[in-house]
Amino acid sequence: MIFSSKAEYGVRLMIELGRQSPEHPTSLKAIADAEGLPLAYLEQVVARLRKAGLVMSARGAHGGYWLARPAEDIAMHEVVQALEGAIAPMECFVHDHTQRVLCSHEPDAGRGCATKLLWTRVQAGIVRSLQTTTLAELVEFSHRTDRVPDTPAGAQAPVVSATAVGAQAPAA
Amino acid sequence: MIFSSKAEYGVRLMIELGRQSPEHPTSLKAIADAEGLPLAYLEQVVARLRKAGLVMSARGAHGGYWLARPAEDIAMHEVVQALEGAIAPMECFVHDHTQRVLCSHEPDAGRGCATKLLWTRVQAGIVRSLQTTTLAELVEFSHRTDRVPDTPAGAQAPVVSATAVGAQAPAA
DNA sequence: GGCATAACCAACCGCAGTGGTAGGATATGG
DNA sequence: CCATATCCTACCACTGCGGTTGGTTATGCC
Repeated sequence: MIFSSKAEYGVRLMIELGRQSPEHPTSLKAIADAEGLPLAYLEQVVARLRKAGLVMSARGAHGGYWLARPAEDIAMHEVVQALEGAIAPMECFVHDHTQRVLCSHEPDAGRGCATKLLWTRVQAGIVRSLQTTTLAELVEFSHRTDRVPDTPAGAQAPVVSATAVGAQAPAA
Repeated sequence: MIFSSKAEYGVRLMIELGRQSPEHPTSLKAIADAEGLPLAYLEQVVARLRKAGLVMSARGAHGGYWLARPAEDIAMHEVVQALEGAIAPMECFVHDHTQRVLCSHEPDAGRGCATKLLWTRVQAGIVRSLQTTTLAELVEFSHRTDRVPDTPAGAQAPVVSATAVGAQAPAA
């Protein structure tokens, strides 16, 4: 598995916050009940999102969390990176401060390892897919799926499903 | 980290086999010495490649391993899948026999989880990058890097590096 | 003020997988 | 017969993951 459940829970949490209006904060307990997730564990997850500046919080009674920015301006790359750390396909991939991706073994500049070429392509594929998906898309998708329980299979999901789910599941 | 060292070692092993002519088999010990990897662990790695039909073997003295097919016909997706198992971004992704990708939780067909949309895109990005890279490309890349130790930085790596390394490191 | 609510924080813990080792059995060429 | 080398099974230390426990602090409401 590529991502841990921290990413799964955190993304669901962000979607849940995106479904709420940012006027009144949403408590973690409400999200935990809605998604069936352990509250104490969600605290650790949301702490990462808060430290990354993706959500804001208010303490005390009627406190809770809300999105720091509109969902349209949040790329899922930021969310996943906050939850999982740097997206690196392999141990030897380290990021320096210039955002370049290096390979730590074979420190001599002569013979660079050829695997780097492969892992770099994989990483680029992941990052591209995460950067071109916004939180707003997922929120809209969740609205659509819980609004239409029976699937007309033709009139529904015109843009999102055609480029995403359809790419992997040709005949759903 | 997305892939374990099994993938790293296995890919290096495949590249090493691609550099040799398939006439005489290459022993694991020679590969272990060339790459600085533990021999006993390489045995477990190569066993997966053999069971996947990617390499063939001969026992006894002067035995060893060679590619079952020319490197041009081996997509890295097969190699990585043999080494790491099914490429799934998240625990809940299970493949049935029709190659479709499903989500195991929320078994009621009504409210499908919106995270599925994201993970499906990520998986598609990974699979695409792995399927469009052949072993022959990596072998050629390794030939180029150990032949040209000093990098002219402009005349070199015209096609491969432009689409792969250049996508992640804009100003290398 | 007091109490319920709810964010925040820091340990702790069982479990599974990773990375590797140990020791052998089997096959083959010289 | 022996060196080489594949093949196979079991074992093991360590790490990270998923989750729990038990608090402390801050805030709204009666």
